[in-house]
Amino acid sequence: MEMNVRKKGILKAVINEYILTAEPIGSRTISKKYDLNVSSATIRNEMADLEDLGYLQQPHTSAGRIPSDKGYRFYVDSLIDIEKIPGSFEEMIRKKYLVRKKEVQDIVQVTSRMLSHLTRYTALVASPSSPDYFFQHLQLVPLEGKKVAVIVVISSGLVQHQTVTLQNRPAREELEHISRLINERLQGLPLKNINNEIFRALEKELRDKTLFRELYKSLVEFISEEGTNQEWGKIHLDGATNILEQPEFSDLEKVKVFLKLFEQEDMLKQLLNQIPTEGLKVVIGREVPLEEIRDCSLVVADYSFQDKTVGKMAILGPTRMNYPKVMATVNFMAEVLSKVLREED
Amino acid sequence: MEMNVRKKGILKAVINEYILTAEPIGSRTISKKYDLNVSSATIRNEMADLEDLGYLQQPHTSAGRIPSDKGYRFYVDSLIDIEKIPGSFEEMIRKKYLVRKKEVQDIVQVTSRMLSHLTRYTALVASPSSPDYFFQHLQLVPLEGKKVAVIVVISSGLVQHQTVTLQNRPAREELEHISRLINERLQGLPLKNINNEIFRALEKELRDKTLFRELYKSLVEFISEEGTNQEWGKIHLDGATNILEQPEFSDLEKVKVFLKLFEQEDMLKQLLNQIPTEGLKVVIGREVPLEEIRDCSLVVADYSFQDKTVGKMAILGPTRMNYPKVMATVNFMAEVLSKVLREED
DNA sequence: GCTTAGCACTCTACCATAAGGAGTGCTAAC
DNA sequence: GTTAGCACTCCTTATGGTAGAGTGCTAAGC
Repeated sequence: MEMNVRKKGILKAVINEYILTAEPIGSRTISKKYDLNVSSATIRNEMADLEDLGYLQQPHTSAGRIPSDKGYRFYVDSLIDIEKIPGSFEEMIRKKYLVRKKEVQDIVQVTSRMLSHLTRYTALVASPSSPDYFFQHLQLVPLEGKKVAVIVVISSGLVQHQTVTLQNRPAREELEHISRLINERLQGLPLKNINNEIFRALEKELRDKTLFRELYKSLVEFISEEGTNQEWGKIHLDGATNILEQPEFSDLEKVKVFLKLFEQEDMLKQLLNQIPTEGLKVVIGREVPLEEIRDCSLVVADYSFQDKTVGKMAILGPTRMNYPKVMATVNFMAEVLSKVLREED
Repeated sequence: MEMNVRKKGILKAVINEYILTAEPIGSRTISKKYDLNVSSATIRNEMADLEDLGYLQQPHTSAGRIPSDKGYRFYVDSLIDIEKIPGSFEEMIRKKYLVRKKEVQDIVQVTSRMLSHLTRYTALVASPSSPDYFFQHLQLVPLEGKKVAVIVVISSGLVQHQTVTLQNRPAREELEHISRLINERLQGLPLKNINNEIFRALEKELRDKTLFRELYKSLVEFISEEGTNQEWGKIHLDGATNILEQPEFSDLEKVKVFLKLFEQEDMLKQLLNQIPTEGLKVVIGREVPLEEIRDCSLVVADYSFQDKTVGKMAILGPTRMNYPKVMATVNFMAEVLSKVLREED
C-alpha cells in the first residue's frame, strides 16, 4: 500500500481542516466539506490506511483523526499551496520600518513585532551576528574620576559602548593618543580580521602601555568574534502571549514551560543556531532540537546584509500552525528585511 | 462596635494565614494555630463583626473568611511586623551588581531580576529619568555615504546614540567644527538647563547652519526633557511568569490580561508614574490606578542618585501577597541601589 | 455580660452513574 | 472497488447524592 492521489487529497483535507478547528477530523466532515466524490465509508478506509502509513493518528478509538508529525512533514514538503503575499503589502511593511530611526536594534524589533502581528504566533528575530562588519571609529570619553566611556562605531552605524573604571585618572592626551592610533590602524578593517596580533602590534607603539591594557579588555569584547558583549546575535521576541489564544495551550503547565523558556535568551539563541537554514526551513514537532517545545513547529528563514546571511527569523507555534500562511509571511519578511538592510547601507 | 486588641489579633491572624494558604480561613483554624485563648465560637463572633466592619469577606455562607482590600490596608498600615533583612544580604546583592559592567541599563536590569527572584513576584524597575544629569561629550562620527552617528555621553557614563541620514555627505571638518563648539559650550551643563535658546545661540556661531539644523533634531531628542528617545524612564520587567505560580492566576483569562499588559511598556510607565512615592508605598487592589490589575497590589519604592529621586521600583503581585517580606525587600533594594549609584558616581 | 459547647443548616467539592453523541470498523450488498 | 447499515467504543456532559468544612444561633456556664 502506498500513497496515491486520493490519499494525498484526503491527507491534505484533514490537515487543512485540523489547522482550522484544532479538533479531530472525522470522515463525514471530509466527505461533506470537500468534493472528493466518494462516500464517508471510503474516506474511512483511506484514513485507516493513512494511519497505518503513519501520517495520521487517532486520540482514541472513536475519535476522528489528527495529523502526526510525519503527516505535517509530508504536507509541508509535498501538499502545500504556497500562499501569495500581495505586492501591495511590501509598501505597507516598508512604512513601518520608516517610522523608527533606522538602527539595527530597532529594525529587528519592528520585524519581530510585525511577524507576530501578521501570523498571530510568537516571533523570534536574531539581530545580525558578527558578519563582515567594518571597524569605523573608536572614541574614548573621560568621565568623572577614573572612569572612561569606550565607544565603538561599526559600519552601518552600529554603536556599542561601555564604561570602564581605571586604576588611575587617565590623562586626556593619553586617551587621545590611544584612540587616534587605534582609529588610524583599524579604520575600515573587517572585524573578523582584528585579532590579538594587531592589538599586540599596537601596544608596542604606545607610550602608556598600562592604560592600553586596561582598555584592551573591553575593546576585545566589542570587536573580536569571541566577545561576550555583542549586541548582534541578540534575540528579539514578540507576541509571546499569542500562544495563549491557541487551544493547545489551555493547559497552564504548558504555558508555564513556554513562557519560562522565553525568559532565557541563551536558550532561544542556541535554538535558532541549531537550525541550519538555506532560505526557508520548517521544523516540525519532534524535529525541534529543544525538548520543552517538541509539540511545536518552527518556520525559520535567514536574512542577509550585503548579500551575506547575517541573521535569522522564526515563527514558533503549535505543530498545528497555519503553514501556508506562516511560510509565506516569514519568507516575505526575510526578503523585505534584506532589501531594507541593503538600501540602508 | 469598633476595633479592639482581640479583633486586631484575629484580623492579623486571618491575613497571615490567608497569605500562606490562599484558602478561606475558618474560625477553628485560627483558634488552633494561634494562641488567642478563646474558643472558635468567640472567634466566629469576632469574625462576623470584622465582616460587618468591612475588613473581612465571605466567598459564600459556609466558607471561611478572606481579607478585603480594606482589611489588607489596615494590616499594612497598623498590624504588620516589618521583616528584617539580615545585613549579610547587602554584600550578596552588591556582588551581583559587580558582575555586570556598570551601565545604568545593566544596573536596572540586575535590580529587576533580583527583586523578582527574592520575592517570587513580578518586578518593575524604571530606569533613572531625566534627573540632574550633566552633558559630558558629543561625538559625530561620519559613516558611509550621507550617514552620521550622533553619540552623546552624559554624566555617570550614560551613552546614547543615533544614526542620522543627511541631505548631503558632510565634510569631516564641518562635523568636527560643530562637535567641538557644542562640547565647548555644553560640557558640564545640567541637561535641564539646555534649552532651545542655547541651541539658537550656538547656531549663530556656526558656519554650516544647514548641517547643524539637520543634526539639531536628534540632539534635542537626546538632551531635552521632552525628548522621546530617552533611555531613561524605560521600564525593566522581570519574573512575569512568577505570577503563574500563584493560585489566583489559575484562570487563563486572567493570565492573558496580565501578560498582555506586560507587552505594553507605556502602560507600565504610566502606572508607575501615577503612584506618588515618598519612600515606600503600598497600593492595594482597588487603589491600583489600572483597571486590568485591580485584584493585585503594588509595593513601590523610589531610589535616588546624588540624593535626588530619579527612579522607581515596584513589585506587582496578588493582593494576597506577602507584604512583610515584599515591603522589606523592596525597601532594602531601593536603599542598596541608591548606595550603589552614589558610589558609582 | 462575655464566653463557649452543641447543633442545625448551608454550601461546595467530589464521585459515581447515566445519557447523548460523534466516529469508527466491519459486513454485506451493489 | 465502493457504499449503506449497524454494532460498538469512548468521550463529554449532565445529574444526583454524599462527605466535609464552616457558619450562625441558642442556651448554658462562669
